[in-house]
Amino acid sequence: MARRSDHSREELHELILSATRQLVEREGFKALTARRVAEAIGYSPGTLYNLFANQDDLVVQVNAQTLSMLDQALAGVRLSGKPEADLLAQAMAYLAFLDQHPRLWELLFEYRLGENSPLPDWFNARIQELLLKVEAALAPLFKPSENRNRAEAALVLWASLHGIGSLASSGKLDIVTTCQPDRLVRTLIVNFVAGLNRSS
Amino acid sequence: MARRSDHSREELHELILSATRQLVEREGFKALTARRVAEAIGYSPGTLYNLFANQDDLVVQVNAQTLSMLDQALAGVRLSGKPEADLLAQAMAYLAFLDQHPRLWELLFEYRLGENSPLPDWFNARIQELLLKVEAALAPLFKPSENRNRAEAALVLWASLHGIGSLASSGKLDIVTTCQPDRLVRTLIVNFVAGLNRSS
DNA sequence: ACCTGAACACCGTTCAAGT
DNA sequence: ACCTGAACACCGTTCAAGT
Repeated sequence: MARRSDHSREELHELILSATRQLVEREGFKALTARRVAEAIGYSPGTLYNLFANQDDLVVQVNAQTLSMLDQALAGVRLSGKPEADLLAQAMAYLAFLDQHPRLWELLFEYRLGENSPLPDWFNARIQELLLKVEAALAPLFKPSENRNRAEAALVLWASLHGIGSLASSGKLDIVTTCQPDRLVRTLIVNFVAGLNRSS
Repeated sequence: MARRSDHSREELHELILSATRQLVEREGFKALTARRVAEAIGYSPGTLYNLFANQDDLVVQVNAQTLSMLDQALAGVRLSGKPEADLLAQAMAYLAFLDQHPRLWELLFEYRLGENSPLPDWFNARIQELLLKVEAALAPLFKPSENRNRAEAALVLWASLHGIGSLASSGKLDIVTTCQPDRLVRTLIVNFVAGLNRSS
């Protein structure tokens, strides 16, 4: 009916993103709905489609912000040069983030995009940046010529950490209530690093 | 309108389960819909609700069958008593299963049940059975008194394997196309087992 | 007793029509 | 130019009414 222009295009963009983030943080991504986001900001559902291609696009853009938050959490870990200690510190920062923002973590890693919404390239690039931080912690264990192996080790740790987080957050690991994720992560890192040490 | 009784209650139950499985295997769980399952078997949507509490219940029962298939795949691995070789064989069986039934694996581990559909106890018990197989392969590395540590190590491996599978299947690991899941799993197991060896 | 199919309360997304 | 809101084509789930 109207041009309201209560907000500039940029303001509206940010308004939608933050309403989406709040909705997900409060109720999980199953409650995420274009209509509910529109209601939260006082616009009609159609308005979202002026600024975002579709719901997947909206999710990806929220996830980009979450990725930045996770990156900052890891950037807060100062490396000592002792791989085991540094990797443990990074892993604990990761788990702390998961604990503080479980719903955003789920939106980032468990929300399935549709077939027609492949992850944009910059998204993979951002994950690569995170992996570089893990590689930096691993560096003392590898000769410079072994950067291939170092990258592989970082990927293994990243994926394993992801698996522990994923099973814990989906409740599919509650069988063993005695095992805190922290303990599992410690067991993983201590033994994996020891294995790497042996071969060098 | 009618009692058709084209099928007994048991037949209908199985009919619905297998139609669901086929739909998921062909199109992934995003295409799973009560109406499409009903259409596939030639009944009305309401009929599903005579046999299943809701869609989550249907999914859980399909997942139970998938869990059995996965269990059989792992049961096919004969243990030699050499932990590294046995764990590698189990992991490869797991990855082969994932490769053969990627959509069923996703339904099992990535489909999110609603808040009101907690995993039934027997489901967790079934996962425990799978973990026991991993523990059996790990057994030579632990004293009998260390069964706690053995269980923890099995859980870590299980979760890590899950993480690699999860990132691979969601396309969030395609960054490193050169790294096959097999390679990552091998790196994980070789180093983790070496680490366990060192401490014993 | 069993199954239907219409109904209810929702979805994502589009787009002609308003200001 | 911008936003609306009705419309389209779907959902899961229920339940009175039929056979």
